[in-house]
Amino acid sequence: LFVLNKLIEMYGKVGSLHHARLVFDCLTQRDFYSWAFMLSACCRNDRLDEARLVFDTMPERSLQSWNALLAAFAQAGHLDEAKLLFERMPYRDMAACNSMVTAYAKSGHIQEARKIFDEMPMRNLLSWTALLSGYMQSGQTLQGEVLFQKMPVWDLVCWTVMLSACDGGWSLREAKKSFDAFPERDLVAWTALLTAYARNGQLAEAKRIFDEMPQWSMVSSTALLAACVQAGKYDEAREIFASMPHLNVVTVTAMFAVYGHCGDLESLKQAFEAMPQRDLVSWNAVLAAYAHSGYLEEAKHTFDQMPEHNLVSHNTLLATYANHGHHKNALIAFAAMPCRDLMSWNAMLSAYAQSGELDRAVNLFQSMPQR
RNA sequence: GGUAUCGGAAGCUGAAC
Repeated sequence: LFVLNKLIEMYGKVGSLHHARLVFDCLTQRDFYSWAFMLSACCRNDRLDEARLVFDTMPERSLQSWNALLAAFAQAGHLDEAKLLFERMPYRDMAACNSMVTAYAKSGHIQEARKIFDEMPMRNLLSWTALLSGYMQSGQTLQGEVLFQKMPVWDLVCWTVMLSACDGGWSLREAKKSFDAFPERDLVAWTALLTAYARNGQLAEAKRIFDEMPQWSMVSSTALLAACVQAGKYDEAREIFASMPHLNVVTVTAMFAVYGHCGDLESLKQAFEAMPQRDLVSWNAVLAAYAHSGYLEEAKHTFDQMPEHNLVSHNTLLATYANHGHHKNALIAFAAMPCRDLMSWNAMLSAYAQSGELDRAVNLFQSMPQR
């Protein structure tokens, strides 16, 4: 049983949940560790529904079982479920609180995250970093900076958090210096540095970082590809794409922008059809690709085909009509939105402006919640 | 049963004026 449990653990760790499940189902007897490793396997592979099922079926649960499920909810941004679980926990240790900080931070509820953080009896570096990440990712970089200064110690991870949110505030030169000062630098940090240069318009530097990295992964290659895309080097992007041995959703999605900008509808369609899995971001990217190449009907068709929409989907469609001066369609899209941000309002304004409907533009402007 | 549980990296919308 010990060996079989280890097998479940191993399969879970390498990402073949299916095999873990197979072994688990074959067991005639299961002990605490069989269940624990199975739960962990589901959590690691983002199978939350399955994890929940395992958790509910387990004959006994330790604090770590609670924490594992809680962490999975937190990382996926399922705030409500995380909250519920947290409240029902028999004990809450530091790891549980850290996960809760993450859960709030990931869903943009920084105040709540801060509250948990402040009320913790003890904190470790992970608590600080979780909150820091919340500030930085939600764009409250000043607050983040303050927190960063207050931290008792810094490590590579919190440095990466700062770097990946920096757009100019943190000087890249300084960042690189401290990067070089770290004795051990992992792939995550290398990739973050690459992306930071790319965001800053320094493609050459980004490439140099890529060459300097001790090893590559699909993520780092995709980061390089994205760097080329954002610099408008579409041919180079194609080359990198062609040379990649394996692809995933993110990589293919990054290429949609290339096809869109080149007006290469054939490749776009083909790549999209061939995708084994699609998520909301990839749907949005196709939509945007059609929009950029001026295929309004295709864009609308894509929008209607999508299994779900978010703010980005709506904004993309709206901007498509706006940029082509179709203020009537734009208004329909605008009215259909469940929620709007500043970008949506601006797009609608520009739709009116482009079609010379100044009265309507002024009216709209005056009804804006915030200008 | 000695890392079973907590923090960080890649892809989608505001082109230019």
